[in-house]
Amino acid sequence: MEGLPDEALKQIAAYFQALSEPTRLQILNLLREKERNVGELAQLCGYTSANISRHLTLLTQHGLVARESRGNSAYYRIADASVYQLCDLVCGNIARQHDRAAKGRAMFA
Amino acid sequence: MEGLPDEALKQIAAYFQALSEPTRLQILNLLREKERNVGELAQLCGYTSANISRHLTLLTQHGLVARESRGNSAYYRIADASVYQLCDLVCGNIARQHDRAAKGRAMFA
DNA sequence: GTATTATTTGCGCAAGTGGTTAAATAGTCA
DNA sequence: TGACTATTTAACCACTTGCGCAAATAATAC
Repeated sequence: MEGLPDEALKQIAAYFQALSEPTRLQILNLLREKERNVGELAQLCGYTSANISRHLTLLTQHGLVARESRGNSAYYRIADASVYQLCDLVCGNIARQHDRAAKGRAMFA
Repeated sequence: MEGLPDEALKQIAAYFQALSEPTRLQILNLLREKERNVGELAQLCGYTSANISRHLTLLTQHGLVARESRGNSAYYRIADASVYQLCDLVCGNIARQHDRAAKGRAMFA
């Protein structure tokens, strides 16, 4: 990530943005178990199919999930499992920050 | 990242959102080399100090950079070097996707 | 004290985002 | 063919976001 041109930064930012939405993370989380169609995901997330469909096309554009049409349903599955690695890293960072915050509060207890 | 509650997903999303902006990535990239104050960063990024200052407070809130006041300047440095690890992972994913896209185009050449 | 410089904050604006409903599209079945 | 179901797309709305300008705040120097 050293001397990256502007265009590269934009692409990286766009990738992170795809992951910066709780609903999309929930979708990825649900797809961890197995592939699912739009209706299932919509019901599990508690949103309309239209909304979930749009999230899915965005995730597809970034290569995070893959679409397969079967019957008159569209099944989506994880296309890039390294997403979970990313999330694990972030979880670790957040946990460390919580620890620091807890230590800070402890000084006044 | 398995059975994460909604609140956790929100926090992870917020963390990704902090990284989902080209200017903020550029700031992190510039801080890789050495700590810098707001004015320097503003000049290097080509934005106003006000704008950069706001980006920096956001990055600070997420524990990505740390602030130190010296003289009448505010110096910022990287607080969590694992950001670069995250970016490297993402770069890899984007590169793979470009490869796939290139392979796809090659089929029609 | 005043003057100067650096940073932060308040405000407004243009653009983007996530959500809905309704219409358009695609596939299955009789 | 037509009826039915699933998915995608269009149109719209409320809300957020990134930016600049200007005012407020903080620290230094005179």
